[in-house]
Amino acid sequence: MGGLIISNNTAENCCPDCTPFERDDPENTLSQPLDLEDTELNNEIASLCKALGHPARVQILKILIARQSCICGEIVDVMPLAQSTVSEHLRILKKAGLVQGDVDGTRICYCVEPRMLNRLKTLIQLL
Amino acid sequence: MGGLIISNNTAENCCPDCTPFERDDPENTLSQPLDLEDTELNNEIASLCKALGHPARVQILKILIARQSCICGEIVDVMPLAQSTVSEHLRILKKAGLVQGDVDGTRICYCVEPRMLNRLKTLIQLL
DNA sequence: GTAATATATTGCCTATCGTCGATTGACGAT
DNA sequence: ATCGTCAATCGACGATAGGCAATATATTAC
Repeated sequence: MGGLIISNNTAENCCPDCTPFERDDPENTLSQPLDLEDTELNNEIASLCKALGHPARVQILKILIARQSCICGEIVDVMPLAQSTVSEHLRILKKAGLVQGDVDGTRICYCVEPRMLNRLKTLIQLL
Repeated sequence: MGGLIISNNTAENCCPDCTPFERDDPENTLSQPLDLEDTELNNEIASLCKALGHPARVQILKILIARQSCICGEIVDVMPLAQSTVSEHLRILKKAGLVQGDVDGTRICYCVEPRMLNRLKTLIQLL
């Protein structure tokens, strides 16, 4: 671990920009009604992040990114999880729009959905 | 948006780079043992994403980013959630390292932890 | 001291997640 | 038609998440 200082500061010096807050200050941006558009964005971010909120799904996504595309069975082979579990993770990634699956005879070819991945990158970057 | 074709394709044309896969090909990168370092990275990504996997927490984080710092009560006031629920979401954000809370008398001043936020941005960007 | 205020914690409930084995359904090969 | 193979779905389970009201804790004010 590096020299990361965790906390133990009092509020006065935790963040220099910390401006004292007046609860009924009309200028207080917090008391403005919530922006609906913003709420939708938050839902979108949360939905994408939730899909990546499990190490197995991060790994699956990375595999698909590295290989451009991948037959489901290949993923199952390399993951320490049952086939049904991998299938469920793939379903979740697909539901989030991060992954696409195309039938190829008896197999299913999974690919990353680059637009959604870029969308995620953009949304996180804008935080 | 550009002319990206979404799906409904068969595997042959879903992704041009899709190379046929030989299960016992020794060159197959998938059959390499998993990189431990990679596993840790995946866990880190998943942990951070999981923390942002709920709209309320995304919103709280945005509030903290916008205000630089924020007394807990201000967040409670603006969120349509009970105080105890907000407190729990703050605990989760703190556990993920995205947020820091400093005591200020009877109040708690919450701030974003910019380093962890940047870490998240970097990790997502590198996907 | 007591009262008031701001947060955290607890207890409880319901809903969702993660995992698996077993089953089903679809397809190709024989 | 039947047999493998591949992947999705089902059913079950324990574990975790999300919500709230009520309570506990800590600090300030009096």
